[in-house]
Amino acid sequence: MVTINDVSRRAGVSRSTVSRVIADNGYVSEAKRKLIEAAIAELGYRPNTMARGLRSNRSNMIGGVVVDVASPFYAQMVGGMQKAARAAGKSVLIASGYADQAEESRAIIELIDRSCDGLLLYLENPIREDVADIIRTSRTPVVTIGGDEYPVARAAVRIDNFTGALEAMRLLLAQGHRHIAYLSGGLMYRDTRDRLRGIRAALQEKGLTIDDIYVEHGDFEERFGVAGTERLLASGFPVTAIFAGDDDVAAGALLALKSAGKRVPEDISLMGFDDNFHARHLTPSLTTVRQPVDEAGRVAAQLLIKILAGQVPEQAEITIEAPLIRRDSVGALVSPPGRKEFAG
Amino acid sequence: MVTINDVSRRAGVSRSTVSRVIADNGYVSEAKRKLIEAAIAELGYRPNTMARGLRSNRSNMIGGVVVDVASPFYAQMVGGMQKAARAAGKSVLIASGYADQAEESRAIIELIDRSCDGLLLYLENPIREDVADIIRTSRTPVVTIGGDEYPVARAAVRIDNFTGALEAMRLLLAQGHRHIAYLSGGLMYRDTRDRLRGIRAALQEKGLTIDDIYVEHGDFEERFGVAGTERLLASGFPVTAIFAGDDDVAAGALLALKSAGKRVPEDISLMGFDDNFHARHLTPSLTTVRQPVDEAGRVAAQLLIKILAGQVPEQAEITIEAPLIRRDSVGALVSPPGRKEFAG
DNA sequence: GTGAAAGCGCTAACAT
DNA sequence: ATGTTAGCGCTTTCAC
Repeated sequence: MVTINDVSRRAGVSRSTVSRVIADNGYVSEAKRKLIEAAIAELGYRPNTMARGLRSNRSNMIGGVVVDVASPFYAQMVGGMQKAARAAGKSVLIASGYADQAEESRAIIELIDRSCDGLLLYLENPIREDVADIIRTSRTPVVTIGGDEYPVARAAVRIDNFTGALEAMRLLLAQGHRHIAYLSGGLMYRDTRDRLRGIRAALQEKGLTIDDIYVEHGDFEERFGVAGTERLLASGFPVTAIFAGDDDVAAGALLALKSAGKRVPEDISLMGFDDNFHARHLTPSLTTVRQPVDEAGRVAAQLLIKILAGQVPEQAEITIEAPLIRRDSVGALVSPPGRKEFAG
Repeated sequence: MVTINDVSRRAGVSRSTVSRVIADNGYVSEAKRKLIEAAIAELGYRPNTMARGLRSNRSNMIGGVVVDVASPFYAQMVGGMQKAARAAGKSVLIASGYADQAEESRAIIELIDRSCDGLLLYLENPIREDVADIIRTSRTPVVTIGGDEYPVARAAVRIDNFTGALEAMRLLLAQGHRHIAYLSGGLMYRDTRDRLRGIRAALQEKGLTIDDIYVEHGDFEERFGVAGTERLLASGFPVTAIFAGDDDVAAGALLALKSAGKRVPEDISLMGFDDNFHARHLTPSLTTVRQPVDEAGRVAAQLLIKILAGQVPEQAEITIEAPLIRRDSVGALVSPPGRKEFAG
């Protein structure tokens, strides 16, 4: 292994000078710099990150916690983080928190112990107090994505779930739907609560309340879409539009609707959330709300990088729009002849 | 920051003894172990990974290179790696190679420089000779996934693209299709070449050759599926079945077929490859070949972990089956009355 | 502008 | 079974 000593000998200078050239700080004469750079190239020297990190207490590594890298949603987010990090010459170390507080705590501590310079956190649970202490003690800057106001965060990036759900619900209402079912995610998620606020706001504009629609809480899984829709159809509620918790749930709902012989959107309209890859490929293509997750990851990483560089971001809270994507699964309500529209 | 010195003082022993307890090697009396563990707990001591890594030249970190973490396909693979790594108390540092040799080289070098104990490589290009040298010099064990025989690899995991494509093609042929189009990936990919071999083998069983079918090479993108299918339909080739390079290409092909007014599978059958999430949700649901990528990632990581533990895996080459998943997009060829089946 | 010296926190020979 | 010792490769005062 070639070390800084080899380079300094080869170039006929001290290690300190070589170090200055590598870190590109401090004064070095042009002549010596050339000499050193030549020696580095000839020897193929690459600094030892461990030694460097031990001494300087910096790793050039950013830590990221997401729910699960294996899921397309978070994978995109990680992709955004990586892009921004790489542009700044940093790497991203990813740990999955699996929406479990103990796992999330473990993930955070692991990243700190690996000397990550800063943390990007997408959590599903509040930060445990002992973990918050570790973050504070290590003075690791944290940027949260989509999270509640963690006391430890220096900045936060959010996707505007409220407005996204508001617009989605407005569309359903504008299309004449009044018997709407919301197959919601769990209330423990901030996203769910934000979306419910948006739904309520849209309902209020029409003089309605949340009690005027059908709401069931489940998880963000396709099978909940199937089961929830089956229960909904069995309930007797004269549903004309289903708002699914996300596109996976919508895919499940669509499956259940088809096997029940319901046409979408002629009999029942369907709204998703996320705009996954498959949203465009469902038949009919899914009207949904796009969550620009990769952008969220990128913006969060950029914020963190700024903070790491000692700058104070002019905006510590950034909200990213979640635009409504109109496709074919939502249609206008047409009263079939003889049907009593507002009965039931 | 609490160091090993603090622990040793608190427990009234030397640093070495503390170190032995942490690493769980060497002899330590039960009494002192208890004392030391108590001190560790009281002080909340967590070893400094940098110092540890510098000294021991091990990081407990596995490096993984995939084409792009942001894509669902590789995200699943990374998920598999993480699962296996975590079970062994290791972390995974991921770098994307973007199917570009320079990027792949950069990724590998970065992971080595970050002192990864071993590497999991899914590459799209041969390893550059200078990079192979770096791998050898650093003596970093490498396990490849889906790769050509890299000279540096200690073990390799592959998905059986040959048999997968063979079975897929057999199905199309068994259903009576003879005018088949293959919207292939590029020949620079090993996967593509393996699949073509499978296709040839299936054709040969029927006394046919690759020249009897329509082949176009493109990339694994939806838009290639659209454009390739449009060209195919315009070509006058009396196609009855399309075998798409992967499910994304199939999704594009389906779009193009629908806008051309073709019914699937009544007019034209469609076969995919990968079994992405959306394969089930296309209409009709896509008959395809499943690539168990998460399993590939997991198995590769397990192999590497074994090698890192000094064991020699009984099998240095593991092939994972790629089973045919029969759904609704492939149907039997029915000669329309008066149609000359084998003309054209 | 450059070099000498000290030491980051830990492990692993070696000695006892 | 435990302690002593000597660094791992690098950065960073501090002199000059």
